[in-house]
Amino acid sequence: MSAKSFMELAISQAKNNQKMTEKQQKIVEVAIEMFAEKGYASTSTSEIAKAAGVAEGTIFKHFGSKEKLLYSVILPFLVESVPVLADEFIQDVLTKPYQHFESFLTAIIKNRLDFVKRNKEIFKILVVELLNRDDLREQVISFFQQSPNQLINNIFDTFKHRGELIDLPNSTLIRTMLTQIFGYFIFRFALFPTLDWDDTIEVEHLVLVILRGIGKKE
Amino acid sequence: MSAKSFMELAISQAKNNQKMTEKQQKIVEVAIEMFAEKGYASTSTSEIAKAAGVAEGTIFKHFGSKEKLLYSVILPFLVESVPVLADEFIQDVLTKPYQHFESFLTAIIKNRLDFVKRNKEIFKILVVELLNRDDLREQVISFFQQSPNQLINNIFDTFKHRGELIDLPNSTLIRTMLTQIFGYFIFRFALFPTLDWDDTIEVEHLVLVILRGIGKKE
Amino acid sequence: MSAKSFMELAISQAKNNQKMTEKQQKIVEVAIEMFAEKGYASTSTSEIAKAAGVAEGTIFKHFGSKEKLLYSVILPFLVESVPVLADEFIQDVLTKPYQHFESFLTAIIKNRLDFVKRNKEIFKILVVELLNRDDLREQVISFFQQSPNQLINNIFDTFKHRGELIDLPNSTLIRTMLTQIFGYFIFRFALFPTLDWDDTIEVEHLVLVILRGIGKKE
Amino acid sequence: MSAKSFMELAISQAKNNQKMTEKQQKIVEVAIEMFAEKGYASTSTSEIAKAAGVAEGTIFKHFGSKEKLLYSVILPFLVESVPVLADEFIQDVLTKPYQHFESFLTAIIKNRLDFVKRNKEIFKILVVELLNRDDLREQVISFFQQSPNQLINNIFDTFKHRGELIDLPNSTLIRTMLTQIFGYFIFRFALFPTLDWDDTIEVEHLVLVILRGIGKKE
DNA sequence: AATGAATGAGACTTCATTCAT
DNA sequence: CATGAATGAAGTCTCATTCAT
Repeated sequence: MSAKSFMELAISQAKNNQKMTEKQQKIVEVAIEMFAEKGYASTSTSEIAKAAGVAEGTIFKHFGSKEKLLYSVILPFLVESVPVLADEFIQDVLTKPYQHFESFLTAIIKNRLDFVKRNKEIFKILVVELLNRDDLREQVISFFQQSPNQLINNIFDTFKHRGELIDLPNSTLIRTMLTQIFGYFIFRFALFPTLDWDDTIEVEHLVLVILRGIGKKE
Repeated sequence: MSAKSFMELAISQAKNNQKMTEKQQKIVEVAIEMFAEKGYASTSTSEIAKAAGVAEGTIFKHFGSKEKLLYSVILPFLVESVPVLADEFIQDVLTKPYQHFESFLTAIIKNRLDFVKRNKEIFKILVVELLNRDDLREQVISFFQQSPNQLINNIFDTFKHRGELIDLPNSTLIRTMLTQIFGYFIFRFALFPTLDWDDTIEVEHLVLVILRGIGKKE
Repeated sequence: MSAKSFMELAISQAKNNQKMTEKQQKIVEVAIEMFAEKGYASTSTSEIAKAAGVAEGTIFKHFGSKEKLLYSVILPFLVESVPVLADEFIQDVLTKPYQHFESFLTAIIKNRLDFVKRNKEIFKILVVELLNRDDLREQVISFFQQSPNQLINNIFDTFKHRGELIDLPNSTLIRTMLTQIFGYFIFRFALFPTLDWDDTIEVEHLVLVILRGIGKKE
Repeated sequence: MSAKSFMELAISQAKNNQKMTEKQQKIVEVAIEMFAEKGYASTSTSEIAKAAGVAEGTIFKHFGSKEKLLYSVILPFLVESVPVLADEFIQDVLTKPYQHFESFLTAIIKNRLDFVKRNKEIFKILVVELLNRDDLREQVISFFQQSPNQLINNIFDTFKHRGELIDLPNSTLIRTMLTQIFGYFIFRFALFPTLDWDDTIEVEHLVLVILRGIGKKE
């Protein structure tokens, strides 16, 4: 498992995705719920089977192993967590000169906040597994470092030219941004999902904080 | 386990702490290492026994159960993670009028950064267990909300009087602070401990970010 | 299964034999290969299905059960392993007085060597199953003791009359012969098929050895 | 398993052998019985546990895996099946000029016949596993080719010098001998152990047969 | 205090087989 | 004729825990 790259797995998953039986979908659904609640390691396949109303063998017929079931849950989320950057909106930013970095940042954060909010459980599962699996962690790091390179670099270069970002390597800028955003997400969605949070305020905070960190005062 | 409050457990642990034999200490040491690396649920007591060079039974003689061993690891960390607020330094802040909130914040962050740095592994274990155990999460929340109430409230009130903090309930202020700090710690120490981080810069960033969020512009 | 006699099964198999579709033949082919390589018990029907390029259900549609598939492999071999004695050649021996037992023996051994050589895999499967299945073993014993009785008895009586065989019960003579021949076959084909063997020499040896054992010095 | 050489495994087994609990011995005992009766692959560890009167876990505590239990059964047999050649008897043959190859052969065959007779079950298990496991087969071949080289070569050279053996490479002579002996053993002990066999006659036959094959007529 | 043999529940997984399509 | 989703019993193995020594 650890040897294969993400995308290979994600692609082979994708193929199955289309053919997913009703039962298969139910299994994934239940797995997400239970993995999120008690953790992958503490959830047994027999529990999942029971809760999904299928025979235990069915899980293995379709997913091969418990671990592959985990990846069937995690990978689509991971893949979907990035490509959105290719959105029309982002293309806008690059072409319309009056768009400020702040708007861009706000949009990104709102968008990703919404995404994670809709996938709270998987996000939590991912965080725990990132903590426990060296190989997954490394693959995710290199995945995020490589995949959107071209596009993201363009965007950051653009804003640097416009004098809205301080002059540090893009990689540094990005890491600072991600630290803030994901640190916040983890705290909010994974650790303390039951506390009340006011999205408007939270987004505003995050934006300010990041702007202050890597933005240039005009 | 979930029924007992933290402090009861912590106290009963403390008693044992003093009597810890060499083997006991080795067990705790090894447990920290392995829990941090693969997670509590995926670490077996037999592995721990082997790595610690003791018989399987020895672990249970001393700690009673695997779960109690976990708490023997977590609780001292949790307890130690707060009381430092009673430091002489903090007393200083309250009495010396020229101390700014910024210095206070910087000091706190440096101090806690140092503490977590020295206890990376336990911190990681705690985070995972917080994610997986509802009861632990709730107890920690109420533990942090109650325990230092008196002292912390005084501090925040003081700075509010001095006009350095915006006029929001202390609980809100504290949560904003903690979100930033812990979100950052988790990202840095638990998720991506192998990346390079520059402490001076990071602390500065954190301070700015928080000041901007809850500080008052003079 | 164990209750039915060989011949009943063999006959019912024979019927199917003629109707065998392409897929059925592929299944049998693959089954022979895999049973021979890893043993019947360690080969799963799903492996066979995959290797044969058919659906799992197809195997059961045609053969009913895994065990019946095994017998579909073994029985034709067993049946074919004897009747050859009804050959024209053997008829010759009985009628032509100048034929010596040595020629007869050489012919038989060459013939069976050739047969087993062409069916190495099935022979190996049969040996293993004889080792593991009491009922099969007993049925084979009685099958070989009964089936060609008439014919074989005639042959041995003939050679006894000609003074070429020592005066022991036919059953003893036959067993001595079979022990040598099959003992050799098992060693050569089942156990160490990768070693090099020189057929001419090996046959000569076997003949000498058996002649010495049950032949009469003129 | 397949990577490690025999002797390494045999030695590590030997260590355990000395410390064998009563329960461990019972497990091995029962395993031999059941493996011999139904085959390794068709015997479940739960059956063994039940028949041995132990918990299933106990088997794995002591033997690690079902396969290692198999090797705990097979290896001592394999090792013991050779070294006997270092016997006083054999030393005798080499030093006493009046000892004929025939006596030597008779002694060897009697000795090994006795050995296999006393270990019928394990012999049968070994034969089946040799048939099903490529790696075991290869290791056994090289084990028998290497281990007693020195001694055996001396013996055969001695008899060649005395003019009692035909002038072929020792390896050829040995293989011819082994084929006869083991071919016979397999037929007798593994395949048809219920038939009646007269040891005196059988040994005599085997000796004659082999003498005829590789002995020199004076 | 420490051991390690023993346990049995339960984990993940495989298997032969069935059946609706 | 052929498929492949679904099954649930059974298989191997792991685990936390106990207890006699």
